[in-house]
Amino acid sequence: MGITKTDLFSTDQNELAAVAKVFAHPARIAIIQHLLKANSCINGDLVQELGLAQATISQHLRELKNCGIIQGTIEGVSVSYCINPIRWTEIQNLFNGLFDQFENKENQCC
Amino acid sequence: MGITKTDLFSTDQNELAAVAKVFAHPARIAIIQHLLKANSCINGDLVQELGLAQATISQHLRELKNCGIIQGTIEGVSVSYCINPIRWTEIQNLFNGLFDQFENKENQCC
DNA sequence: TGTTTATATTGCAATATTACGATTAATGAC
DNA sequence: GTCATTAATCGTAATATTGCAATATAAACA
Repeated sequence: MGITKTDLFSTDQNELAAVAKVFAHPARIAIIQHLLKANSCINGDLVQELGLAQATISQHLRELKNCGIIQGTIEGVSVSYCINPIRWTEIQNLFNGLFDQFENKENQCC
Repeated sequence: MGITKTDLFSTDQNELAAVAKVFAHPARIAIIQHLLKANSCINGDLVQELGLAQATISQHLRELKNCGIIQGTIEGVSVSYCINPIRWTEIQNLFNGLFDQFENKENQCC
């Protein structure tokens, strides 16, 4: 079908999956990594850097923005994007909340 | 097009994106969380627990297994799945490697 | 051997994602 | 005002994902 049965799952499960989906494309990882290095950048920088079309970069930026990972401010004729620190920490905690649930209970399973 | 231009990106970027994709579905999050609680389970347990068809659960389990997050051992007529501790830590480090790159350089951007 | 039980695989329909050309909108320079 | 620059949006084609019924496979046991 191609449609996810979100109603079967908890809000937390859907939220974590939605955030993971944003990370689930190398272009978006590359954009994030570029922002981590450069602090901020504009669409045109990323077109140069990644080698994807302007429309495609714009689309990826929108998804990152929708999720709240990045924010953009209009600066003259261009838009300056950067990482949203509050949301970044929030997402980090979301993943760590999952990762930390695992304790190595040796040989309890396969 | 629907096809990701993986050749434009580094191995690390593609690897992280691929792992994130596995987390990018609530059913797979739910399976992981169930395994964190129960230590191990079989396909049939998850069909009961999640309310998805057996074939669908099997498909999600395969993706989790392909990524290495879980492993399955044949136990009589059924297959017992559990989390792969080594891969788990590896993936945790993969994400933390990204998250830790961010330091709050206040007011340097938007 | 045949039957039961549990899971994997196949095939398919519905929907989502990715990518980009073309167009639109909005700002700054003149 | 016009023109250039930058980014967002629209439309569309190609591919991927999700979900399940049907079928295949494989182990345990009578």
